[in-house]
Amino acid sequence: MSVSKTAATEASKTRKEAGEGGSEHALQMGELSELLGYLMKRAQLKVFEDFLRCVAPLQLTPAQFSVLLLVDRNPGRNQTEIANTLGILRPNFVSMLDNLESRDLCMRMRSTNDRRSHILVLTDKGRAVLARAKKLVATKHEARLNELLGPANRTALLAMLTKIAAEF
Amino acid sequence: MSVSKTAATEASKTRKEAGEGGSEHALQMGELSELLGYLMKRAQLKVFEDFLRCVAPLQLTPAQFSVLLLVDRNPGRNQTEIANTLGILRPNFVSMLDNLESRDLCMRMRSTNDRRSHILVLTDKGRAVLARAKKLVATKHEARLNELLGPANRTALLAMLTKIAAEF
DNA sequence: TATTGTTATACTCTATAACTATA
DNA sequence: TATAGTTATAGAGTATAACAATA
Repeated sequence: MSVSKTAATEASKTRKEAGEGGSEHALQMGELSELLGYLMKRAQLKVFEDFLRCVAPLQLTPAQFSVLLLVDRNPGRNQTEIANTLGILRPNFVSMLDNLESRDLCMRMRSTNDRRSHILVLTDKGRAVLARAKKLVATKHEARLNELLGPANRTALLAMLTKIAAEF
Repeated sequence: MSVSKTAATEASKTRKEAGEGGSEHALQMGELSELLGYLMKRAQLKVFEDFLRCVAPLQLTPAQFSVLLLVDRNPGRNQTEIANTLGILRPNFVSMLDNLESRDLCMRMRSTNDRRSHILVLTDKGRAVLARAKKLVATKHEARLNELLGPANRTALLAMLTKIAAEF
């Protein structure tokens, strides 16, 4: 297995290369800069990071925010319905709800029709927190994205992501 | 897993609601359908799923593919440099390399300059597998995305994701 | 003293099987 | 029997501290 050995015999120069970690200049990304999956993953991590920063005062993760939003918009639905819609597996949804319920943001109520089901509802505090979260997301998080991309591009991006999420 | 297709299922009274889980019609997504982070996460999962399917014959994950690509494109680099460029923490990179090395795709070589460093190189088999992977990605994975979005939209999407990943 | 690769560890996410109580 | 919520559990992915060898 002959290994093509190209130089790389440069020694370390300046310490601390702008935080990128190594010793030399930036590496070649090659086909990686055209790989949609790779770029989407990196971009998604950045977006979630910013979301967490913006909503930090309310201590809500993106997943928790999506649960509150969906429960609020869909009264009378049970755990399975909410979880499935968000792509969360039912077993994993239990501890999520335990958390939200322990913080008095959400409540499980036994359905009168089907006593196996738990109907989900937001508490008053849950609705208040959701309202504040929505405002933070709109004015800080989405606003920053809007500033970076511009409204037209942002709309186009949303449309493409929606298409991929739904049809790919 | 994610939610199954939302296809235009009209008559939704048959048991088993097309995998959507619940009993009634689809839930209201509300502001979620405008939340970029949520859509990006859902889209990213779909894209990675498809990547895994397309490259399944080679048993490569997106992360492993990115490592092979970067090592091939950047001869003479050490573990820290490759890991940092990909956003992988050095401790977590160790088992990844153990895996690739055990499959004879990649090799660690002690640097002669700095005997602390491991220079990374692909084996002949590693280069062959990478070449086959690139072909599968281009002809199956990216081709399918191209078909869904169209070349112009795909290019625009790449540009926006790159911008978010770099500047957001 | 600082850095590279490594170990150990922990915490989150995700995924599957199986239990309970209802239906 | 089938379903809703739950438990237990296992596996990835990700994060930090600390150690040995080397600089």
